[in-house]
Amino acid sequence: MAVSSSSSAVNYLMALFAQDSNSSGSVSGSGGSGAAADSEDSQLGVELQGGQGGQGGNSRRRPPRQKINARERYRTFNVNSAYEALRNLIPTEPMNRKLSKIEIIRLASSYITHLSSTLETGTECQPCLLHKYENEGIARRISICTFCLKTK
DNA sequence: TAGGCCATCTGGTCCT
DNA sequence: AGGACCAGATGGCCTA
Repeated sequence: MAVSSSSSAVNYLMALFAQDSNSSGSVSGSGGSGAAADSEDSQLGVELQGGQGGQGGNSRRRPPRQKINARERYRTFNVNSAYEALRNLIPTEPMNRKLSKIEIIRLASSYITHLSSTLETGTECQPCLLHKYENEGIARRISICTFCLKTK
């Protein structure tokens, strides 16, 4: 399962490793912010390996933090790529409206339900509403489908 | 200014 | 052993 563009992902990873090897400071341009232990990053990776015997006599050698952090950043990058791909499948007004991650998940779920109702009822005119009437009767409270309300 | 959202770091756990 | 995944902590940015 390749992410949208594997070459850009590879470039991103390369950039991350390059940055990490140069300095362990803040990385990205956007929200990035070295968290609490940012300044200790490189030292933790190296010095703890020496075996200060952390809590409870933990003598396990730790891998260098920089490498682990870079992998985690790359993993987050992949997750965000998936969010972006999913977001591109959701129709909004305007089309390029900014959606938060939670909005992407909720709208995608709602859109799938809407498409499913469209298939089952065979109509694009408020299929979710029609679907509920057919299957559950009027007694149940009817929720409004965002995509049913969208005028064509 | 408070709250929402996000990126990043970190340690723990599970898997190969 | 090393990597993937996850959740918690932290701090920055943005908007109402």
